[in-house]
Order: sequence, then structure tokens, then C-alpha cells
Amino acid sequence: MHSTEILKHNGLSITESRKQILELFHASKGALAHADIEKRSSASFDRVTIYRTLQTFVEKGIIHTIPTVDNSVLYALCKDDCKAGHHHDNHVHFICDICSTTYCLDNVSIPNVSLPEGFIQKQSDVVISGICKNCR
Amino acid sequence: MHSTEILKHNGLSITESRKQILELFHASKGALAHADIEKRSSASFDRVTIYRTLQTFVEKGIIHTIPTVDNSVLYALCKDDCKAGHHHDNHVHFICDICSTTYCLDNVSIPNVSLPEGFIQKQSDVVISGICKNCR
DNA sequence: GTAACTGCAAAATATTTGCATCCTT
DNA sequence: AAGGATGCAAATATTTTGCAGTTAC
Repeated sequence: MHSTEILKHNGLSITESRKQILELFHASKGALAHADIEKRSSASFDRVTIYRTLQTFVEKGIIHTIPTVDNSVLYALCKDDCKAGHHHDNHVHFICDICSTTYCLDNVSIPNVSLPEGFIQKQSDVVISGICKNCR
Repeated sequence: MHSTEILKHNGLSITESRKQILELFHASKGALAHADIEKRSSASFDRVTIYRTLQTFVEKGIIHTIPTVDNSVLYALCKDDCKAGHHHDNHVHFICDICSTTYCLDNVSIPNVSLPEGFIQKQSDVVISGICKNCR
């Protein structure tokens, strides 16, 4: 789905910054941090706009955050069928120790884990780190 | 292992703040954030000391960080056999949506995931969210 | 025209660093 | 006594908020 359509589909106004940020996600093979977007966007829009845009996109289910051990916040595109507030990005995330690229491995599904008595599972995230296919 | 021994064992000076912070981890059933420690420690030591202590403990392998989707940094005690720089806290983390307590489920081991061609796995983290045994 | 979005300034938070002092060994 | 650890102040970095001006519909 093209940037413009995604925005329209989610009832958002179609603006330059939103289109550009979406393009960045489409163009990137991995996940992006706030800082990445700031760098790659040729400084054409404000820091604050990036914060607000990312927040809006997360709320609408256009992108999702990825948990990381080192406290950085990463964002990646959700698959088309993610609804607002109803994510089911059940895929594994892979972070490369060398190039730091973060991949959404869409084809690897989250394995089942049996929890102890009394725990009810709602969402499950798997983050694997190691060496990616480009860095070997 | 008792706080004092842990410190001695890792070649760290035995100080009030380090002992107290370790006690907090031992007393807590879940993981702690920097802010939790600041609150629960009856403000007896400095913010900066907490930052430095947590960093030291992570370096020594006494505690480990837990990845979270919402950008908060959580810390929890490593098992005794974690060596410095050589963590193998291969357990599942569970975050309760209601009380926000984060558990290290030591008895649930990380399931195996088969990655696509070319990806080499070094470390794997599983974070499950849902409802914990106390909140049902 | 109206509501939504952006940019700028500033406030609020969070984290890091330097240095003098104090404590542990 | 010497090295390590802490506290305070201050520098940085990060994120949030308010508001006026601009843009999309």
C-alpha cells in the first residue's frame, strides 16, 4: 500500500512530513529510531514533528515499537492488516550486533511458550541478536 | 548469595548504597526501573549514584536489562552463574498489563527459533505481556 | 472556513561528566 | 595512604507542552 493510501485509510491528513517519514520506512530494510529519521530526512522538518508523527503512527497501528535491551526506541512498519490499537505483529525481530540493522522477520512466527499457572498471555515479543546475512 | 558476598565476589567495594540497592532487588519480586529504586530507597542516596551503581552491576553481570516496548529500562538480578560480560539469562520475561510488575520466569526456557538462511543467533530475548497470577 | 498539522520556543525529564570530598581496603 | 565511590553542580540529551501561524480538506 502506498504512503498516501495508508494515510487516507487511517483518516490522517496527507502532509509532506508524514509522506516523507512513511517513505523512509518503506525504503529502509530495517527498523528506524527517532535519530535515524532525523538524520535521513535532510532536516526538512522539525524534531517535534517527528515525535508527533511517530506517536500518531503507533496509535493508528501503522508502525509498531520494537523492544530493545539498550533503551533505544525502534519503530517499524506494521503489516497492512494491523488495526489501530489491535496490533498483531507476531513476528520475530532480529538485531545485528555488527551493523545494528533491525529486521522484522515476517516469516518466522513466534513460538509458543507455556507459562506457569496463573499467567495469561496477551502479547509476545521475541528479539534475537546476532549476525545478519549481510555482515557475515 | 548475600549482598555483601556478591559485591566481594565481583571485586567491588562494599558500600551502603550498593548494599541497599542489591537488597532492593532481592526484596522485589519483579524487575526494577531507575525510578523505582529512587522511590523505594528512602532518598538516602543520590540519583547519580543510582545510575553509576546500575551501570556497574550490569557490567559485572550482577543484574541484566530487560527489553520493553515502551522505552523504559528495567533491571533484574542475574542468576548466580552469570559472568561479567557473559550473560546467559535465557529465561522469559513477563510484564503484567495491570500492575506492571515484571517477572523473570526462570523456569520457562527460551524456545528455539529457526532463522532464515544467513542469520546467526547469539542472544534471544522473549518478553510476554498479559495478566499475572496476582491480578486475575 | 474549519479542523488538523507544523514550527518555534520553552518547559520538563532524563542522563552524563567533572571534580572535590569521603570511605573502603 | 591510595584507590575507589559518592555527592553536588552543571553540562547534555531527550521528550513534552503551549501557542501562533500554516496547510489540507
